[in-house]
Order: sequence, then structure tokens, then C-alpha cells
Amino acid sequence: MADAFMSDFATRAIAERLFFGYRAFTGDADRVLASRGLGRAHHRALYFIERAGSIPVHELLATLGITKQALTRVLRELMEARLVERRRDPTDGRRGILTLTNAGRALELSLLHAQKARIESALQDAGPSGSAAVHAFLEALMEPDDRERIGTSL
Amino acid sequence: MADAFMSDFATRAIAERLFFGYRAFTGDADRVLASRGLGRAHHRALYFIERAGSIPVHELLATLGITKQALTRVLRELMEARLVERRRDPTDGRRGILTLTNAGRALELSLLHAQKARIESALQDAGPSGSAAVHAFLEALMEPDDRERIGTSL
DNA sequence: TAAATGCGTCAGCCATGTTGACGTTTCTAG
DNA sequence: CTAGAAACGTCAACATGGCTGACGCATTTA
Repeated sequence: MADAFMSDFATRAIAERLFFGYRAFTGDADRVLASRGLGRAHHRALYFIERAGSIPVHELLATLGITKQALTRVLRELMEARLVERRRDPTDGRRGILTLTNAGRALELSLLHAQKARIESALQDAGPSGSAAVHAFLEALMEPDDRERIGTSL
Repeated sequence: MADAFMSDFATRAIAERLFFGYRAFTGDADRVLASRGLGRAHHRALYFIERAGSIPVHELLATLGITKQALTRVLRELMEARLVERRRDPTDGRRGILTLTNAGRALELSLLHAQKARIESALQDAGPSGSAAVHAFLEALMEPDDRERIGTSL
């Protein structure tokens, strides 16, 4: 721990940038979601289903870190809107497997693209070698368990 | 715009790191808050009052981006807990000025310190020159209006 | 002195999370 | 084969932290 005595001032500099930065980042998608009558919880489910291609319910639960009751409500709404489909795992009929419909994939992509320009320009501001630093910083911020849930940064 | 055609894959890499990273970052403070019967909304108010030393109500409202009704409830609870005090602006009696009590400052500091170790180690992982890149990245992510609300990163 | 400003407050609503309890289907171990 | 465990889905009640709309009051300003 070379830098174990960071100042409170420096800590605040990061804390407030994270707060404002994350708020702007989620705001981009929130505006698109609101026009469809959906919320941030729906976005998170769409995101991780799309990312995995298809995903067992228990894994989505672990990734989102919410209770099954909270997720069930979100999934019901997404299935009613024909954005998500649930089928059974052929190897274990108790398990549910979630996939996106074509409409679900289209919406998820439009949500990603709503955030893309902001992320692109922020990475550019970080400089050519800054991208690696940003990835390393954010990964180090995460809980260790969650590190297994992300893709590589290549 | 040197990198105007970032891949969706690269965009997702940042999006999910932001999600998991921010969740872990807020989680550190949430655990302390829960033990005091407070929530994240109280933390944000304490943070920005402390950061400013004292702050007019209207400015805290603009910073937090919530309605006065939402803030009033939070402030009432903080004042009942003797963590925040409200007095009048001597130059304009309609305006309220908020400050922390000694107990409020102590709590705010303990919340900051709950997040400090994670931020320190994440910045170390970003490398020696990475800190500047991380600051630049997060500032670029923010809404322009909010950039006036943060301190310098020196 | 009348109007505008800056609050504080009441009431009702929404989105998203929580616990706890129950029922059903399906797999697994004895 | 059967009992129990596992993986859900669902219902009910509740907490937090947002929102809008409508009032009222003190204070400042035109």
C-alpha cells in the first residue's frame, strides 16, 4: 500500500465525480426508458440478459443482487411487453432460462447507444493510455465476487 | 473525435464496470448509514453541506437535483437527529442556510472514511499516471452544469 | 402597498427495493 | 418409489426516496 494515506480532500474529489458521473451516465438511458414506460430496473435486466445471450434466473438474481420478488415483478412487465421470454432449462426443468425477443434486443441496443457517446467522449478525455487506467480503477472499485461477472476489457 | 467508432463491446465494458463499481462504492456507506437508521439520501445531503461548509437550501437543491419536497423530508430527519442546523441568511431572511453540527460532521467523516480504502486501492490499481486519467474520465462523464459544483482534483 | 420569491408542509402517488409465507413442479437421495 | 430438497412464481405488507399539485407564510422587491 504505497498510497495508504490519501487525503480526505482527494477522496472527496473522486467521490463527487463518481456521484455526478454516474448520475449523468444513467440519465441518458432513463430518458429513453421513460418514453417506453419502463424504469432503470428494467434496463438492468435487459442489459444482463442480452450480455449473456441467455441466462438462468438464478444467475440474473445473483448478478443484480436483488430478491426474486423484486426481479419477478420486473420480468413480468418485460414479458408482458414482449421484450423478454422465459423457457425451461431442458437439463433441469425447475430452472428458467431468460432470453430477449427481437424487440428486446432492439431496445437494449438503443439504451446502450444512448450512453455510448458520453462514454466515448469521456474515454477520449482520459487520454490514449487512460483507458486502461479507467478500466483498472473501476474493476478495483468492484466487489471481488462481481469481477467474475464482467467481460474482459480488450 | 479520434475514436468516434468505439465498439458496442467496449461500451459495455465500461457500462458494467460503472454499474458494479458504483454499487460497491455506495455500499460501503450504506452499511454505516443503516446502523444509524439513515439512508443514502441523508448521506448526499450531509456530504454537500459539509463540503460547502454552509450552503443555501436552493443551492443544495440544485446540486442534488431533487424537488424541495424530497429534500425537506430528508432535512427534517437530519435536523431531528441533531446532525444538521438551519438558520436564516442575514442578507435575505427568506433564504435558509444549512450547516452541520459537530455530530453531523463526525458522521459525514465516518461515511467518507468507509469509502476511502476502496477509493485508495482503486486509484493505486489505476497506476501512477492513472489518477489524472480517472479524474478526466469522470469529469467528462458529468453533465456540464455539474462541473461547476466540484472541487479541483489537485 | 402589491406582487414575487423562497421556503415549509400536507396529501397522494409511483418505482423499486425488502420480509415472510405458501404452493407447484421437478430433481435427487435413500 | 417415495420423501425431501431445490428452484421458482406469487401474494401481501411494508420502507425508502423520488414525484406533482396545492397552500400558506414570511420577506423582499418593484
